[in-house]
Amino acid sequence: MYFWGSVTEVTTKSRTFGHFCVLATALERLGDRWTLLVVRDLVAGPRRFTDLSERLAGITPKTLTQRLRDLEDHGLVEADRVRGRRDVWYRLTPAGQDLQPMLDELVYWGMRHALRPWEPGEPAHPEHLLWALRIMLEREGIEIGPVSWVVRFIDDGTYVLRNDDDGWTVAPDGVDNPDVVVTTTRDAWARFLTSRPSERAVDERDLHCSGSRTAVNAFLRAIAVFPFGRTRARQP
Amino acid sequence: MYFWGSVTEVTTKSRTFGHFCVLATALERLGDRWTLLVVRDLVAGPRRFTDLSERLAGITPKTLTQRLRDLEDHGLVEADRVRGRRDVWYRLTPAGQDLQPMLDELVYWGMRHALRPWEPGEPAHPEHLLWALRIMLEREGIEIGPVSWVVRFIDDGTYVLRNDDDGWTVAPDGVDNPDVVVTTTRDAWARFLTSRPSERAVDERDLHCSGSRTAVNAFLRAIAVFPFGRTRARQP
DNA sequence: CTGGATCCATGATGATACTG
DNA sequence: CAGTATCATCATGGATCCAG
Repeated sequence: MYFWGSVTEVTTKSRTFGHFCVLATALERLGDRWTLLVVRDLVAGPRRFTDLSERLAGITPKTLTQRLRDLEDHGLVEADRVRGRRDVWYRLTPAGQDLQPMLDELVYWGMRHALRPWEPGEPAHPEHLLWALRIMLEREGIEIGPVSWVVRFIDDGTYVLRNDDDGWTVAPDGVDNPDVVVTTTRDAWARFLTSRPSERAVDERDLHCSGSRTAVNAFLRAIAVFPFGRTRARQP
Repeated sequence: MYFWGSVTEVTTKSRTFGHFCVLATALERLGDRWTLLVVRDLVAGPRRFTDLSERLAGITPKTLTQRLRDLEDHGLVEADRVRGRRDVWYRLTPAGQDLQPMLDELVYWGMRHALRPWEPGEPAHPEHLLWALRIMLEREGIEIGPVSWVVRFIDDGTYVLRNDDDGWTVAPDGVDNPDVVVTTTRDAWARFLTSRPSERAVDERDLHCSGSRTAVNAFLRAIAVFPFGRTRARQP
């Protein structure tokens, strides 16, 4: 007798496609609702259960637990449980990190074919928007020499978007003498990025850019790669 | 019966994540069960409903209809309906075709982290296996000059795997003077590819390779990139 | 407070049969 | 060939509760 999964055997019983096809098998492990979004939020680094809960707005704790257990069972996620410490840190294994190229492709596809306008009140996490922005800068071949832009969120952390020999990268905080500093809120940043590039002002409600005029203009020209969000027409 | 919406309105109501994140939006359109497998089977070219039913073994007609309608609504699939002709041909739009790089990455990930042994009786469609093989040849940088290998399935069609200036490609049939011709069945081909490379014989049950000894050896060396399928251990 | 577990409701999917 | 119709089941969401 062989028990796979925890005591709650029912919850770990995932449905299979029954095809001998590696794509089908991959989707059996990744295709459940929320699963790839959990990976998305672990790509940037280890997170606690509540960190994930906040980024995965709308997920129920039950479902988050299930997804983390499934990912652990399949060797994509490891949990760091330290005796005597309350919090559990979840992190991707190397197999989990290997999903990043696929997720990058999916983000790139989405930016071209699944972008929609931001709706006020809709959770817009800086990490998610900066990921998309980085992909577009990378894929559209924007090369403007060594540059670093800091985006400081009043209601969240600080991130730096940098272009250097490694291409475009997003990291938390920590850079000296950035070329541009944007101070804003999550919502204002979302509104800013999803407005028409020609209408993006460097000083609007809850958003301010500082830096030399040249640097700020270079910033605005570059982020024009973030396309104006249109809704796809649906056929009735 | 029609009230203020068509009957299909219910089926197109997809659940959303409610995040302003392009990855979440992309998954709202692609993340339903079977959806990406439908795309998989349309990437190689237009297919009829029953063609898809056969490749998507286990899908119910109702679900296949739903998925095709959803994909049509989102502009990834177009249906070719000709008056007076019974059959409907489904094909990817450009937006649908743009999914191929992402699917290639997912196949590559799966070959490294989600491969499992073939189980006798499990449907193994040539197109799916040849896709995976092509990806591995490509990603592992196998370069052996202009070469073409034909794989002829007694219980299916004939495919040619070719390496030339465009890299590795898979196409149906149609090549003169192939370097190797493999004649086999779906099941034998699956068994062959998932056995240890060192144990692959050029003349086993339901599988025969013809061609010069040199060419056949080059073939065998190259397809060693298809790794022996192991099962991932699961933590009890 | 974090990190879950439990109960119930419901919508999505599956099985099977049937039809224009 | 290309789907519908009907019924059953399972995964997920919402709300609530609980232990360290």
